[in-house]
Amino acid sequence: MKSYLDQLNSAQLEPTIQIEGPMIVIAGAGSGKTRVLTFRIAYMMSKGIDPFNILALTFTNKAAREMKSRIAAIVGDSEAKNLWMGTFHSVFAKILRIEADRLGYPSNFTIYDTQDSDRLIASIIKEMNLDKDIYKYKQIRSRISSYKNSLITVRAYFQNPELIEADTMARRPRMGDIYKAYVDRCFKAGAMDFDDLLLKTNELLTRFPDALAKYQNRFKYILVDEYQDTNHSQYLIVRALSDKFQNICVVGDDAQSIYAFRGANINNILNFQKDYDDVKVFRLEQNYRSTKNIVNAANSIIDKNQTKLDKVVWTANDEGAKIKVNRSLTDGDEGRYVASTIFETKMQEHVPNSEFAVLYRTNAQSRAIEDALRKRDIKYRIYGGLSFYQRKEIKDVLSYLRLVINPADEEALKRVINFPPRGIGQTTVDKLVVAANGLDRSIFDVIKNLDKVEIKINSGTKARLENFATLIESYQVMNQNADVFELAEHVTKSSGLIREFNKDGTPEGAARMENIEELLNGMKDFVEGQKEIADATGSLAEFLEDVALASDLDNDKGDSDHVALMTIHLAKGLEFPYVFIVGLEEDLFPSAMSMNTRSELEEERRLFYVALTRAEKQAYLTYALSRYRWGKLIDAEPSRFIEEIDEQYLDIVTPIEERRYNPMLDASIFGDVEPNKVSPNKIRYKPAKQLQPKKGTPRKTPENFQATAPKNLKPVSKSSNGSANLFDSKLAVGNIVKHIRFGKGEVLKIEGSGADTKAEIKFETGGNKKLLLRFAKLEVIG
DNA sequence: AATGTGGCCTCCTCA
DNA sequence: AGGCCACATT
Repeated sequence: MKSYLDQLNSAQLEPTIQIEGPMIVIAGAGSGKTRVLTFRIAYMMSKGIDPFNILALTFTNKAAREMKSRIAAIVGDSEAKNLWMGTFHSVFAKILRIEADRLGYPSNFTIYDTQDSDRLIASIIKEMNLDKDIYKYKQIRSRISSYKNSLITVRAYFQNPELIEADTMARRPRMGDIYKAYVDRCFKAGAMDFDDLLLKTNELLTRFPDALAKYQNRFKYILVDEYQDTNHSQYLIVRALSDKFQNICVVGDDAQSIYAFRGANINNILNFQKDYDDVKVFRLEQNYRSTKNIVNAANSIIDKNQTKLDKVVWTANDEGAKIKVNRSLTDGDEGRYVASTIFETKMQEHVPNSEFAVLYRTNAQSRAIEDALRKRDIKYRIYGGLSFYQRKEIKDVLSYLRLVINPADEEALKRVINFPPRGIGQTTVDKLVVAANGLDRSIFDVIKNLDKVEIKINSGTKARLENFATLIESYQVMNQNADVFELAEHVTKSSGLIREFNKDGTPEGAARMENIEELLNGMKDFVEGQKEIADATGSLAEFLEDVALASDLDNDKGDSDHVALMTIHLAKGLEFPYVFIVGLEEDLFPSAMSMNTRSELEEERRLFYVALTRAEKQAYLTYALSRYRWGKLIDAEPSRFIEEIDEQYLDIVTPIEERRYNPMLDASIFGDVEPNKVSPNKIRYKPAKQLQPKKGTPRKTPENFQATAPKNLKPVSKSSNGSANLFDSKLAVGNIVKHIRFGKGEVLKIEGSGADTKAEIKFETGGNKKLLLRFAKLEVIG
């Protein structure tokens, strides 16, 4: 029985066997906090605490699942099943369904995702005839989200002159009205957004003392993981629930607080000791994950932050290899560097793909990495980004199913009422929305009562609307007997979705069909899996809730060997032997939007700290000198974070990529110019997109390619000063230009026109070089 | 009301 | 570069 506790060091053991009272565990990266949490719960149960009385809030559902199975391995399956374990959102969604009627909600309420919220806000702005350039729906949504996370309800908003003043100053005086309309429409649709799940829980606990007492008594012991990332709303829930018994254990690392953008408040962890009496403080400072080099390098970064708790992470592990820093010319080269390094490491070390992760700041960066990995035939998986459940075709199927559970769901209805097209156009939908708003009813209600409603719709449309309602109702009937898979399969066929996606035979349509198939397979798994869980019903409602609250990570079955590609945010809590952190450039990482204040920059730095501490054996930092952003190649500078690392931990790699001759990017050279001493014969050429090989000639040198003019090529202007208009940028004699490889140069002469324009440019590094401008990435800098 | 096309905006991070 | 929306056409 005691054996599992022997696996802990003394610093880990102390918090593990401390059960009563408020306590905080400040756990450095890789210090074994998951182990402490799981063992602590197992220990509590071995001491006779009923698992029904334990609530453990984790950051992802995957983490909850893993912890649960580890606990089950110690205490047995049947006991572990009774634990309440999950994310804030999923745990409180369950409670809200039980208590929904107190708040005036149906227990089958829909959960709106960000996309649903965006669409609703956009349509409200349109209905209110507001300027969409001032009232940008994404900004509005994030305002509303931060109100909700600070527990500022619509009523509180209108009672707060400062908020109204702030929004008025931001040229958005109608902000409050939009907020009200949004909340009303969600309520009427029987829908809660992500923030509502927390806000409404707070409402439940404050408005209904008996509900508060019920859950306080139920959750006598509360554990919160990743406490540094809780927002105010979550903080209040934890406080309220733990108020009676004060058995609250929070675990976190202030150095890994990276969710300020969604309201996370680092002060929650910094001030924990002030919130409760006699708080016991534990520190886990020994890192078991990474080499000395990585741990020390990470420490040297986080040292630059002012706001932090006192803590020194150290490790007894080996010195390890230095962190490799690589410079590339472009994001494409960066990808190729990553791919070839993975390839070579696999060859030399005989390690599987799953030991590698590529981490980036923004999802858009995955493209270049993906392309390079695919060319090398290295299996990879992208986590996050446009997640599976957000894809159009998947959301279409799910929208039909959402209507089955909750026909009032406005966003689901608007999505599929005319998709596939069934003759119900925008005008009709607009009329329905107006009528529904006027009557304070749902749109579905209005459709069901067209005769009793004042609405101008012709008889043909009327019939089509009624058919749609009947279709949904037929699904509702079927749902009473069929399982999720059977129903969904029927829906995709009878709604015409499958026909719609199959009809044009395009690759996109085929890809959508594949996704739908994958969704159906997932449903089959769900139905099978649910049979084994005692209190699960396998119902459609349950499936939809899982889907709404599942992160991309949660869906990883870990059954294939692939390189992981994800944002750093998503990588929190994970570890990999080999980690690439790519795109270490100013304005990208740190993000251009997060450099205005010290606290924003410190959060970026924490993010970098999180990224680096994911690595066990080897970390790679890469940056590119120029990168495609918004379709344009722009210059980049190395991130300040690279300089912030103590040099003794770094190994600056010679950038061989830079010498590679790449016709995709370079100008074609003619005449006797030698590109950077590299003999073209030794270089493999690939035809660029816009280059067609001449008939009958081998693909060898740039001269052998005949160009077809790019589609977007603008005609050369015939101005007297000899300026040329190419690739949207004006080039004139006398200009100082910058070339990606040859550096700065002065334009001496321009001749020819259109696709045949040639320019003579004198570069600083060499003599005169004649360039065929069509393929040159030139930037005018003076 | 469906279909086709050009312009515009965006790509910060997540449950 | 790609997705979405507004506008034009049938």
